[in-house]
Amino acid sequence: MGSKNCMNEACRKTTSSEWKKGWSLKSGGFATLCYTCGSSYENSVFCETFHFKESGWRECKICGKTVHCGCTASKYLYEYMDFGGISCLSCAKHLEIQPVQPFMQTPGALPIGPFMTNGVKDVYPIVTEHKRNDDKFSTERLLQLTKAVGANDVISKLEQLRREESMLKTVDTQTCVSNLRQQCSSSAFLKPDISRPKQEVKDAYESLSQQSLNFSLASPLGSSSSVLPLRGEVIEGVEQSKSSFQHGKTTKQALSKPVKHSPAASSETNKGNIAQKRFARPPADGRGRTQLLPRYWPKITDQELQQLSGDLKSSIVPLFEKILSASDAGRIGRLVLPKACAEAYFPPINQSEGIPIRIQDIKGKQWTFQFRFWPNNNSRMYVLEGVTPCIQNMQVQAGDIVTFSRIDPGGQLVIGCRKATNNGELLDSHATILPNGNSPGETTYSGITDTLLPTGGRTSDDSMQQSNPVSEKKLRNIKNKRLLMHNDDAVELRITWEEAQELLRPSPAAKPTIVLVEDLEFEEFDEPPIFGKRTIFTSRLSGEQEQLAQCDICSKWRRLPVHALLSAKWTCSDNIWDSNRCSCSAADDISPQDLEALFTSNNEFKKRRISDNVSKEGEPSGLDALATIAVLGDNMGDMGESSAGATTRHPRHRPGCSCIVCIQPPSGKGKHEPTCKCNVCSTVKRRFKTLMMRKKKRQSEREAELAQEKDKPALAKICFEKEEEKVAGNALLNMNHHQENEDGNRMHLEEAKKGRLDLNCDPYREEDVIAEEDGTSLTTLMNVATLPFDMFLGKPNGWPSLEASVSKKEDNLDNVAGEGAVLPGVSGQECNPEDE
DNA sequence: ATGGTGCATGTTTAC
DNA sequence: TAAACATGCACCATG
Repeated sequence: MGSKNCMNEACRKTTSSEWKKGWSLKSGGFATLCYTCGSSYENSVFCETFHFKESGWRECKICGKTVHCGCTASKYLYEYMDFGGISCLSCAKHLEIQPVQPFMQTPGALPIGPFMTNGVKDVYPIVTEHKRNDDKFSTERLLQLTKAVGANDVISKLEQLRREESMLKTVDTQTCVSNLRQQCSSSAFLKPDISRPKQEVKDAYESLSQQSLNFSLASPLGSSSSVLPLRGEVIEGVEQSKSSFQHGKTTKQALSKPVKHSPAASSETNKGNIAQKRFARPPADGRGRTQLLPRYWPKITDQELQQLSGDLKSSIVPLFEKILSASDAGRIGRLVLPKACAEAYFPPINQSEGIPIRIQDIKGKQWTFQFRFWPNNNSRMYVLEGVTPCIQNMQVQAGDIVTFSRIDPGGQLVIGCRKATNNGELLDSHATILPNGNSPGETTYSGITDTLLPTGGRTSDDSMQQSNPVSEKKLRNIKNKRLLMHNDDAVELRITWEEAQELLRPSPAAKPTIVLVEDLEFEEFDEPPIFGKRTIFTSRLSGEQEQLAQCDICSKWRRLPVHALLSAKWTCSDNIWDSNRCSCSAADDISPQDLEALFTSNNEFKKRRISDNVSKEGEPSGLDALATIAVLGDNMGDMGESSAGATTRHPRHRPGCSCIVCIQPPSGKGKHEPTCKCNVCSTVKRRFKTLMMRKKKRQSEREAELAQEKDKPALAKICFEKEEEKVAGNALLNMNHHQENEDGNRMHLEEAKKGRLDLNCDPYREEDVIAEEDGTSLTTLMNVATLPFDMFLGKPNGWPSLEASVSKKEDNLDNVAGEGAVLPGVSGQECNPEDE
């Protein structure tokens, strides 16, 4: 409507905030009230707009009639009854209000906006958009309005204006109106078209309504899909109207979001007007009904309403509806009621414990819930308790919609439901025709209807997977981050850092430094690694290790050597290891049966791991997961052995621990053979060799330096030794208070080299070292060698240069003989036995 | 250990 | 920015 002047000459207030659209009418329209002077502009059929006064008085703003219940209760103690009656909630006295003459315009009030009138007793289509949308009109919409009004002299001007404007560009209302008024007199614009009969005007609006819908369907960027209500009609697509106005605010916004239009309307269009439109109905009368947010307005179709009324053999008054949140539909059995709805349609309660309330479902079954509230920030939070059986009975879940209606007379509350769909109500721009001819989002009012989906089933999670911004936005309410993180399926999104280790690949831009260790070439990178393609490790019956990778183009699986490192984007053409399988046209390397078995095994493994983690109080599995994956890979050929993935990590170690113990493949069952060439083992071995090489190099350099120092004064030599001791001391401090001396560490390393230390031994604890005298471990060498790997584990962001890191740790390594040297701040926090 | 209850708190939305 | 809302969580009862 835009900011508008009050037609009262004595007022003429223009600030839109001074206007209140607070008087919702039974007919579905609203009366607008100027808060400054009190003038009302309404489209009421019956007079039922009452102005509250203190002390229980109500005053009809139209007829001026005042009523009083006889008590001195506050203004909030009234409840609207149907058709003009009110009852005092305090004394229950029922007062009848006689309606004034229908079609009687408020005395002294003038219509607002581009109305069409047909004399005093005619209809007044009013603009009911939300305040925030008031200040923008598109030229297109103004044109439609004008066409509906039949102001032909304005239409041509508007069309010209529209041509002049860029397509779909929106203009400020005042600018537009100003333009219009420059081109034609405002009196002409508002001039009643007496020549057109009322029915014709109504038809024009209905036609406009359809045109608007078609327009929005045809033009995804269309800015006009609003439908202005006729008096006595329900307001169609309030949200839609709202949305279109929001879109109309800026082109950018319109571009970024698909235009929202009624899904039912879409379905209707698609189905040739078979289905009813699903639109938001203004709330039924009740306390505070004018405060109900449109999202709670019932969106039942006339057809559904008829059917429901027929089934229940009663007159049904839709009250409100709500999209079930996760907690609403959860096992806790508490359904949070919108505050305004609870206060409008449920009995008033003064005590927090509330009252039992009987609600029947659409099949007539009676349910008893506890209607109560919790104090919340000086307010109330209303809940229905004990809804779980009912929710389950209706087979609804988070994302679905529960509806509340009322049977009149009697006031019996009725609970119903409507299923959310993949592409239904929440997915306006992708409305589909369902096999049963129902529109998406059928309300289960009849007790027999339900949403039929081509896939035969759906969950709200399915809805989540729709990449539709509208549905995503709506579903944000019910699927927030917390819920996602606890969703089993979403666990797949929670790629843990240890899983990520599988994916580490050298940066393509990074040039490795080739070093030779025992005649073997090793690559060292200055750049941090990148993530590569995820693969599955398995072994053939022959025992040969291999990995499976899926082509990003054809999705076929290819067998690759176990050492193959793939970039994140990998296709068959990158299969340099098999010339017969380097094309997408080549057949799958693995049969569907084998693949299924593989995935089954892999999923079971994941489930076990998740379960294992949960059972350990959410404890991340550390690199043992990586090792376990490798173990699993080893056993993939033998499904019966896949359970070897379970580890026996030392209980001392904390969640996230990446210490020398925790990162190891398990000892005992499932441990890797010395000849194992799996990813983990090969990486660990490589790292170890690199370290040993560097250590030897450093040692020889120092020996050389010492040799040079021989000839220097003894004092200098002492100073050097002192300095070296200091470095060693610092290194030990960095080992998280581990107090092993240098000799001890060296000894430990020697033991490790001999393969005599158990993985579950903390090399820094004397008792463990002693206890492990008899222990054997084939992977002790790996233990020693995992230092640089730890750097990645502990530093997911801003990884240090590996080269630099190795150098930085060099002194430490020298002093502690490379044992379990871990980054300060990583192991120190996560695995400090002394903290326990 | 498990589940229910009531409140607190973080997030979203309307104004 | 405040209200509304969704949900986490401490506390308690029960088995």
